[in-house]
Amino acid sequence: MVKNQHISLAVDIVVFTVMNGFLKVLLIRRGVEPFKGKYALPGGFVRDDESLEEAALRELSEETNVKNIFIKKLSAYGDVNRDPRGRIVSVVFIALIDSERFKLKASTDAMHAEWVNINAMKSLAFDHNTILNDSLDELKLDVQTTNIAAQMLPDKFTLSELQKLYETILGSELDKRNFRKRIKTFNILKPFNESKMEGAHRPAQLFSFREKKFSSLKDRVSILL
Amino acid sequence: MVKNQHISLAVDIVVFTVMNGFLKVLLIRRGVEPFKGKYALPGGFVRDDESLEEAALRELSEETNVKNIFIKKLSAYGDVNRDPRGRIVSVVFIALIDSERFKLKASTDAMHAEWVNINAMKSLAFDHNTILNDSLDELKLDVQTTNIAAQMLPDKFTLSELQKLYETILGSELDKRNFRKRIKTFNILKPFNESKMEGAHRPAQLFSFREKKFSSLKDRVSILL
DNA sequence: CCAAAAGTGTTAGTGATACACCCATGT
DNA sequence: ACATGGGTGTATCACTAACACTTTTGG
Repeated sequence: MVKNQHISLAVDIVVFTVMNGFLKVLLIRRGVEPFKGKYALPGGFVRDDESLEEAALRELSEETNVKNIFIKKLSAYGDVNRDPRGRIVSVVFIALIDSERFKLKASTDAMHAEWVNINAMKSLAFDHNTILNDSLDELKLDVQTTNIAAQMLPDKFTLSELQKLYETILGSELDKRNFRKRIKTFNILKPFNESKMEGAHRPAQLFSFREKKFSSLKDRVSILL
Repeated sequence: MVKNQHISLAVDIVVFTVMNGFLKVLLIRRGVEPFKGKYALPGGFVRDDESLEEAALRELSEETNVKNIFIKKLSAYGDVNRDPRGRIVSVVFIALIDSERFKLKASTDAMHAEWVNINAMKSLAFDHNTILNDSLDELKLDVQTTNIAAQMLPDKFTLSELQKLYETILGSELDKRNFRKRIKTFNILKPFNESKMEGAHRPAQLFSFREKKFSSLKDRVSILL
């Protein structure tokens, strides 16, 4: 079956989180050439006996000890010279995580995984800037058309926390009343009688997503028709 | 760079066209095992020195002699057992073509390329039913959010032809006056003074897309916000 | 009683939908 | 003159966008 092909297959994962009101991506600082010292997306080679999803989760776990998170396949990148070491085609996954749920161990591994602010993005190794830009577009689209935001929040959260998440990802401010109205019309949240008391102000009601599983908000996306 | 990997990389192409009011896909009838006799998407192995896009266009040209068409990368499919011959990961492209621009040579090649009606779809080889369904979803989304329809029409066309194309792809009827209004507001068409005379009725004005190049209709897709 | 975030409705404007008749041509 | 598809406008409805004050708590 191998037909004299000399192409290696890898996966790369773009892990997004929101921390302290900033959208961040998980990057690895490269310790070896090529691109030594530069930041790169976590990733690695796919094994013969694992699916692409399994490879993505395994690499993430190995390189950053981030586990059990939501991933979504994005696309494949295969320009001939995207990697100076040889012909490597990479399948890219987007991953989302609640930053509270997982704290990076400071410097457990030599890989130096770090959360990097999306607005302060440097030049990355390989074609990872392209991949990151594409992923960010996809994230912004998904957050508006699916319940993907559920993956970045704890089980229970307040409407203000949800709104803040949307604002951070989209990079724009939203009207509080209109936001709540629209969320209500989609009926994707389940209210609790509990409140979150925090700080010197009125406590906020807690909600959770009815479906934590990734799903579209509407059947029909209609811009033109 | 090869790290003992035994994964082969292929491309598959889902070519859509609209003929006689039906949405069709270009399929190959398999002449060899596995899945001998079944329909499959055109595709093949990527060469070491060509990009994924180049591989897709080359395979299409070799297997179906369809050339110079629009392709768009969709995703990658990599389940471990998707191909009984071994571990093969496939990058999938969607392609669109104006059926008038290209007539399949009846049986030039042994591959038997055929246009198959999307509504009469049989069970395909490999995981090609899954791929086809995903592609169809993507096509329906794209036709509503981008100018992708330009790829399936001749340079000049009438508004009725355009509307028919949308109706065929979306599988639903559209209101003539509302359709024209909306198309106008997007300002994506360039009118000509020429008319198309055909049949015993009033001639129709001809239009073309201002941008034939693939582009989004709106910056902001907002369903939720 | 002050500060701080939670919570809540109305109005105006814009875009979507529904709908029916006249026009230009070939036969 | 008739059959065929081309071309056009209006009224209603639904959704979006803009906007400000009261409530509940902790300090």
